[in-house]
Amino acid sequence: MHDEMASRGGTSRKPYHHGNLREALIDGAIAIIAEQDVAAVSLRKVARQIGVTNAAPYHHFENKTALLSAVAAEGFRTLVERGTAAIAAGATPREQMTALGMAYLSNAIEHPAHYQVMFRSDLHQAECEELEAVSGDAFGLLVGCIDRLREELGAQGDLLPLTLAAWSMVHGFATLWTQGALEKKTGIVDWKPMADQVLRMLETMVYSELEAMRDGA
Amino acid sequence: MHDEMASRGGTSRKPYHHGNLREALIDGAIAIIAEQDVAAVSLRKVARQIGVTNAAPYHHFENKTALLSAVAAEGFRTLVERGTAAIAAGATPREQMTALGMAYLSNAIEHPAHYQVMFRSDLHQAECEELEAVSGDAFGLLVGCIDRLREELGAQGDLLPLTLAAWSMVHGFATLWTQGALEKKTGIVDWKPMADQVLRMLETMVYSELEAMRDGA
DNA sequence: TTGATAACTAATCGGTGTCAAGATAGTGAT
DNA sequence: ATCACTATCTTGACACCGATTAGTTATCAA
Repeated sequence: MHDEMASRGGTSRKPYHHGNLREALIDGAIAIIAEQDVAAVSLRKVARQIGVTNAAPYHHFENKTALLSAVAAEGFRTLVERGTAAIAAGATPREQMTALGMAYLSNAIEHPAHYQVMFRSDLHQAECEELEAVSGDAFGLLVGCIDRLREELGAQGDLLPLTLAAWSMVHGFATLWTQGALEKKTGIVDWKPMADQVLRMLETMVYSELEAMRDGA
Repeated sequence: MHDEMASRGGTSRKPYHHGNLREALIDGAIAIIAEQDVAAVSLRKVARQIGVTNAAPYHHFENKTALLSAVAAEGFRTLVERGTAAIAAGATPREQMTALGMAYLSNAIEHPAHYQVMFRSDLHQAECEELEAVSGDAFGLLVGCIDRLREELGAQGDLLPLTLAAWSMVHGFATLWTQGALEKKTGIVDWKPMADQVLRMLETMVYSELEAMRDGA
């Protein structure tokens, strides 16, 4: 972009312009979220760590919710990446759906605080187009999976209720786990075996529902 | 407890002691949550509305998370009430489970902000026994429902994965809806028909899983 | 070189959670 | 009835936060 050591020849001084503050703010916020919590994120703290003053972030984000919306969007972007890769690696529609579910759960549970930012709408800016677009892409992955299954089974009808049921199940498991509710209630420390079971039940649910949509009304 | 107009004979003056500040704080917080949001709750505001000063709440709650834990516990208490009533009204184990699910969703969607407080562990005090007890009671309702179904079908084995899958599905739907994600993604404004469909699929999932636990493996 | 504009600083406002020290009211023993 | 004791509430403060305003500095285009 531009030479960061342009001013005050010779010795290295902080340049007046950061050069890439917007992305630095997003990365800084993500770092704090990963190490601590969303609650630990303040615009002042992020700015301080980067080395700019309180008001600097406001030249790149309208307010705190705008920054967190960008953080959430970034989370959805990696979710879409991982989900797309998982689907690409699956041979059959069935394998693809289960792989997508596992990618969803892995992503959520490996980055629990970031995952919460993605779904805490009170942290988001109203009508953030970037966020809506990329979260829509993520939803599209699931819609695609279920539609391929429908095609495979020759079913027809409205897939929306089934899609929402599937999303609810996976999202609910991720939410309960990242909040510590499941661990506290069951004493289980390893989420993966339980997730395998849940995804297996999801499979049977989707199949029996689609089969019912093939045969009768 | 004691006469609230004891001091300064005749005209009504504010008594130095509130008399029931603890419950007033909880009610005040719940009121703000119902009308606005958890984010709108501050100890100072609640105290102000009641007519006491900033520091007064600290004689009844260790900190803000302690107050919100009490609010969350109150939410679980009414959930247990409604859930118990729903189960009592159901004739068969099947009806009971669906009624419990609908009670869960109704309670969540009618009081979305309060519902979030119940499950936002970052708002809770660590190791709040009251909260853990009453949320455990709520979980017990679901465990009981599924165990009655197991008995009806003569199945045997570990019910935990199935229980978690059921909870995940209902909780996920409630979470997605109260965050506005479903409404935004689908354009649906009335949650009830969709909830009926989801609960119907939950039924079939639970039944097919329990039947598998009766026959083989 | 010169504006114009984007990026940043300095200073400030109202609000928050939390704490320490002091004032007041109720309670129980004598 | 008096006295000490304790729970309750107030006053005043600290550090932090989101956000705004006005001013400063760098960059870039003409």
